Amino acid sequence: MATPRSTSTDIARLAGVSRATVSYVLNARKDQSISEATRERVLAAARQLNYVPNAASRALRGGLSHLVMLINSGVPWSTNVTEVEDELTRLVAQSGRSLVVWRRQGPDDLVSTLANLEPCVAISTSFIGDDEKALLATVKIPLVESDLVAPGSDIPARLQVEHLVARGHERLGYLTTSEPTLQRFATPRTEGFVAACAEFKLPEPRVAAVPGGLGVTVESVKEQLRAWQSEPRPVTAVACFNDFHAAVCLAAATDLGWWVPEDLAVMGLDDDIFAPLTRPALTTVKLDPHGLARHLWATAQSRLHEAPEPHPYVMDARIVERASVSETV
Amino acid sequence: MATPRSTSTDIARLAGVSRATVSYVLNARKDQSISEATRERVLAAARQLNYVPNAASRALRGGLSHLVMLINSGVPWSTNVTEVEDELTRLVAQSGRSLVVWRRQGPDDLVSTLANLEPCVAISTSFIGDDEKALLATVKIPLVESDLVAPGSDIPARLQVEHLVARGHERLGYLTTSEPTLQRFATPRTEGFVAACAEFKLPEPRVAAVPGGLGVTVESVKEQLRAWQSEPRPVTAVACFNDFHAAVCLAAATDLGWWVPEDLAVMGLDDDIFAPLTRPALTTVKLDPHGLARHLWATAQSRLHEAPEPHPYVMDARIVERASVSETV
DNA sequence: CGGGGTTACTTACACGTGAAAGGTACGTCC
DNA sequence: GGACGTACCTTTCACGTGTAAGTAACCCCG
Repeated sequence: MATPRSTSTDIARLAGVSRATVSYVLNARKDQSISEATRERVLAAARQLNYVPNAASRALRGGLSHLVMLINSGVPWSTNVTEVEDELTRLVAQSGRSLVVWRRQGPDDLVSTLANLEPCVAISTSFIGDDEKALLATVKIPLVESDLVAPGSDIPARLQVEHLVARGHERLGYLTTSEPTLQRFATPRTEGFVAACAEFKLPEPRVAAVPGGLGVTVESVKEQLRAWQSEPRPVTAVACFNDFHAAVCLAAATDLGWWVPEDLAVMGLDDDIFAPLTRPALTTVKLDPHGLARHLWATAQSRLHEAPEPHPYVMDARIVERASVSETV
Repeated sequence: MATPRSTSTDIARLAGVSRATVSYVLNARKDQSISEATRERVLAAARQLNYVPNAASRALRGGLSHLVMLINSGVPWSTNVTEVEDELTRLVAQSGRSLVVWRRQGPDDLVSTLANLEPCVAISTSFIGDDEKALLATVKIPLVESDLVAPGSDIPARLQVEHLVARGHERLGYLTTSEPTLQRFATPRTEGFVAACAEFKLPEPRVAAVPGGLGVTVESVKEQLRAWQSEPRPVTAVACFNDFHAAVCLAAATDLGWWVPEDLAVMGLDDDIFAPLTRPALTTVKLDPHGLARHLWATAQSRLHEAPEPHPYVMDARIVERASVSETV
């Protein structure tokens, strides 16, 4: 505990060479010629001393840290988010860097975190305010924003329509969130849903936004379902912003004494961890978090001038059929 | 983009003072006397240049970074984990440091991540191998391990027994996981469950371990339930390692055509996000992630010699009654 | 008037690393 | 035999910060 970490100076002393030689050996520089004998001696000394280079001085010297920051606010309950994190962690590690994820609490924390962390690039899958973007710009840290908002982010919602139409539904409801930080994902999905309905020549769908992420209550959704039911031509299927909303919807329908999918079909989005466990099991849309992660990292690398800018991300999505939408109406 | 970050030298030049003066002003050192006029000038210059101190050089100079690393492997689906993360993020931020969470993939990645990150302390809520502990020791980074394994980690399981007994159940089943990395939590809970049954003079409970985290299948649990049912004196209530297992159990019972809680009571643990949404809604045990986070941070601070070692953590847990266990049998 | 203390700074060094520039011994070529 | 290249290593600097030590001006008091 009292003895400090060993440094390259210690290695140099032990191997009987200069510190520069140590640096050349450990970084395997091929424009420097080092005799095999000293190379071995240096490596042996490094092993013996359990040498791990000091990150701070390396970052100071090189101008850039080897850290990639993933900004992740809210949405603690989606499997997709952790899958993106895991895949990104793997990809970033391959470049010798490390991915760390930071769970943002307030907007103020970002300043001090950036000062403490000093990542070479920041990636965000969630909402980032303009002032925060400005902050990142002043400290010269490139920001990669999730392209979920790009062309293609309406695809999952369109798939929901497509599937419900194929199952014979015409009168559709769409249950989304009014949470401000989720509008980035919610808005294009809602628009895609409405547009797809129009393209299929369906009557205009009913759209309802219930308050935020975890704040959705079964009661409020029950009320909404009842309202839709009491219309002259009631909706026969409800598609949801995500699986959590769908689970609430399922619970609400059950509490109303309706049978799913007979009285009402329910469709989710995300193929979250609990989707196969609801009864009836949730028919949903699976996205491709790994593909997204790859695209985010490719974009980040292009910002680091290590790679060309990748093609725009095209969302990959597919239906996962379970039991909450019947085979045919 | 081309212009580099502004440094304290820039501020010194702009304010017409030496760099040392800048440092004294910005760090508000009270053992140095600085005239109000220059103080203002320096602060104005810093503001004007959007100065943010360089983390690398600060860490290099001070010997310690301002980063706290939370090692988080597996268990992507528990709300408790993210709640611990969020509370820790808040607490750590109050000390001027930043918490970053690292999702460990393989055991090898730890070396390079430590080299890149160089946290002043590491906190782990999950399983850490001995070799990894050794590694942390060689780089002199203190490790704080979650005390869930300490006295008190059997409490949630004992609470499950207590509650089921109060509801008139005698013949109990316990459904746990065989996932190796979760045994740290699983073993004390199972032992607590069995011990509590003995203390209540119940017949010895049936214990089954199904394969790990997300690998639990409804089929395997169905089989287990059927086996328990076919015994001469079938179990009337099943307590589970966590809410996910409980959700699987609920689905299995439903698929078998049994009514919950009439035919079989099911009890979870964690009060996870989907617990209120299952039908019947899940009766479960809520832990205290915020309390755990506070304890972890207090321990970490004591390792940083800023605070005395806290008292051992006593798990806080309470029953959350919903509908998967009936009022009385 | 001069010694001692205070105020308000500046100069100089250290942290650990990467790497350019410099140096030395040895062989080679004309 | 001296110019030149090459293999191998060392000396030296720079990165941006915190801070101990030094300094110059000023004031107070006997």
